[in-house]
Amino acid sequence: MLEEAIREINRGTAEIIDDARIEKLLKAYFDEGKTYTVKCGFDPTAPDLHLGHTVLLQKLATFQKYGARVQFLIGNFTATIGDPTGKNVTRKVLSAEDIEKNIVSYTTQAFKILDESKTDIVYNKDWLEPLGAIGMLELASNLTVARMLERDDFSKRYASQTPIAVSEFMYPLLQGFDSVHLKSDVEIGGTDQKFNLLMGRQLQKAYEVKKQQAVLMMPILEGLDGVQKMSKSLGNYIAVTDEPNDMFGKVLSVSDDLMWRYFELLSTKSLDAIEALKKGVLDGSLHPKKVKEDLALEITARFHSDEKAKNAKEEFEKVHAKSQIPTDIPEFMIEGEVWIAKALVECKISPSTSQSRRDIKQGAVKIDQIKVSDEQLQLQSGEYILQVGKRKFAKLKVI
RNA sequence: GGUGGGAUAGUCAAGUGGCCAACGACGGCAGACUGUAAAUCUGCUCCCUAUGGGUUCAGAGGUUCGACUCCUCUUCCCACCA
Repeated sequence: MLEEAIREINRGTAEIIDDARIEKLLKAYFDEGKTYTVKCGFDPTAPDLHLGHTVLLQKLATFQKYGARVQFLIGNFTATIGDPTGKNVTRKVLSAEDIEKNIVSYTTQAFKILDESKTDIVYNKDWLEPLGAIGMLELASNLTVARMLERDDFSKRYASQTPIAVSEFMYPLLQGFDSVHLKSDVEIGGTDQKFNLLMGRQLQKAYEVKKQQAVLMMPILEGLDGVQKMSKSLGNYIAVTDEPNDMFGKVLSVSDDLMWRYFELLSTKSLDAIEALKKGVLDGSLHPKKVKEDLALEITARFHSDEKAKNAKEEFEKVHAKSQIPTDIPEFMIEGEVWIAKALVECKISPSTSQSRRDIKQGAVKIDQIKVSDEQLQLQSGEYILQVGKRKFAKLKVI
């Protein structure tokens, strides 16, 4: 049992610092039923979670399975500063109402994965705001610049002469102080958070929290393109709130290689089961598409329901395997006759009439399943199913 | 503060007076092939009912028949020096 727990905790991780501590915590749970805390911070800067975030959430859920209380930390204070990790673009400061709204949608989405009864939602504004300038300076005095620069990512950036803003030093300090305040036993985060996570350990020591937190880092999930990290701004994401059909389709569009990555990080199938699937695909006894379908089904079901996932699968087959028209397509209405190129723009399946014309020229546009060849075509009154490419559909009523 | 260099379409990056709506690469879209996978091949990729017109090359002016290319100022970046 302990062994299995350790294996599941380790699953997919990029790096663990102080795994002995984690083992001890697990052992104490199995032997004496002792619980412990696992912290994970979220910036409520965007209202929607995508599957990249759920990698962490699932790890938290795994911890919950093995005796952890999750400290679901909302960075409503740090959100007003913005984590400088990675890009150097200044983030826009969110209003308090926006943050409030984001928090609500965030947590409801998160509880699709987390066990609410084993989760404490905490807000770092509650202790960071009262900290004040003096407390801040005191906090900052715990670290020397030299030590700060010892850290891997800063030293690299310093060496390569990539600019480091002074404020960037503050963010990890604040995040680290969260761990001091919460006395977290474990903190988890993405690999890009390494520095910030380590700061928690360092500060806990400085503030004499008896035990330093263990740190568990998860890799950054690749987006649909399979190369860059999943993110909203890159548009390569699957949102938790995506419609079942979209969700199913998006998972299925992932490459075969990437599929295994998703299995490891997103599926709740056991590692052995995944290994068996891999073997099956390799020796040809299993079709990779079938395997991917199961993955898509599992993921879709998690955020919607078995029923809806099944429907999405059927819908998918209908549209793509049998190339029929999907059931639910957006409807539009236009008065008077319209030029086909314009109609596509009006129905939001083409960005411009120029693009429409190009698509028509290439034979990508269909009306009622029939290819359009005349780019001057005028649509008279009636009902049409317009289609651009394989996946863009619209129903148009011309009156 | 001083001195140089730079800002070009979604990104990178050519172009240094007309042949430039602007080479190329990546990305993206579409077609063929498929499993809406990958790989590959092909076409397209500012807008406009278009063998034409309009608006673009950080911003504002100027020189010129004509400027992304030359001049002036402004803004922002970067490098070296202090």
